[in-house]
Amino acid sequence: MSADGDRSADGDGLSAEAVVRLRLAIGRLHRQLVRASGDQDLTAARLSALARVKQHGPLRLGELAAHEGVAVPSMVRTVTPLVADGLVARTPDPRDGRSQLLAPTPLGLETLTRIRRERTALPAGRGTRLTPEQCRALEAALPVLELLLEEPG
Amino acid sequence: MSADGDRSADGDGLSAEAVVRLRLAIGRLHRQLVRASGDQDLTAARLSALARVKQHGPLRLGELAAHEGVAVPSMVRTVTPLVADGLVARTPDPRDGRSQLLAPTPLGLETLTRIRRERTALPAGRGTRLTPEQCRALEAALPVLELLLEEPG
DNA sequence: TATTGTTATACTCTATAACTATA
DNA sequence: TATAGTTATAGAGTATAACAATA
Repeated sequence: MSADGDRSADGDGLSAEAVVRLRLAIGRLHRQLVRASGDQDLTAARLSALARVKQHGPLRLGELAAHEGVAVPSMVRTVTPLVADGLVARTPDPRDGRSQLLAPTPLGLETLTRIRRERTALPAGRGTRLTPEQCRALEAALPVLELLLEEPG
Repeated sequence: MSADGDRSADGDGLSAEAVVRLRLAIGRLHRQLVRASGDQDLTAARLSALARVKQHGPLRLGELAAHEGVAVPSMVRTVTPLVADGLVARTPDPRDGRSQLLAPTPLGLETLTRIRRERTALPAGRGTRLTPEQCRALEAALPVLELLLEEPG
């Protein structure tokens, strides 16, 4: 009944309270992030796909969709403008005529570098300066958040 | 040029590397979260609004929109089904005929309680069990994430 | 005239279902 | 027949612009 009393109610080790707060925070941060970026061409979904393409080298559309956790038709929609904008190259898969391999173009790599240089501000556009301790807390949590992202398979 | 060498490049105290990773992680976690919930009626945006209405007592539509950081017409779309489903009550504002006050109904409060009881799993549906240390890292970062959410004003 | 909320319209992101081309 | 990808269509969520009602 107390907010902290259900620590091991489920198997996850986090209190139900913390899970709910984390869920709400992620949704709201995402909203801020999408709105603040304001980038018409390189939207959040496209940037995520582009970063994934860079990370995992040449890969097929279905593989990319699996990595990103979206349906294949959704990824078609995401990738098409990236190709049109010259950030991702589609080359025929020599081993399977049905597939094409996706890889970042030089412009795509440049773009990622530029974004990494420009978007050094925190997702929220607040003027808040975090204390060193708060920065450490975020940095410590980052690998855990990324762990939650790994594909279930 | 090392990944950790630009710690104080901007004013935020987080490395550019960490900011980029945090941005990507939030976007991807949000996607997982929305997809995993699968709740047709109480979507993520509606749940967020409902929780906010509970938290801030009776409030007007424009206030709620400001809290959630969305445009007023967007909030109209979000609130309408909540009212239709009986989770939020709209009562005329006695002091301003243009406004109505939003408050959670008993059913809305029950629903929040039920969700808090049910959704104790982490956003990602993975079977992963976090170590106690990882749980502590998440819990320590949670207030920092929430700090980033506070309205800029 | 300014403000609150609504409706009209459009765009992104996502999904499922139906289709084409290749294996 | 099965698989990789595409296109068609639909729905959630968001925005801006135009409108109505009230202050």
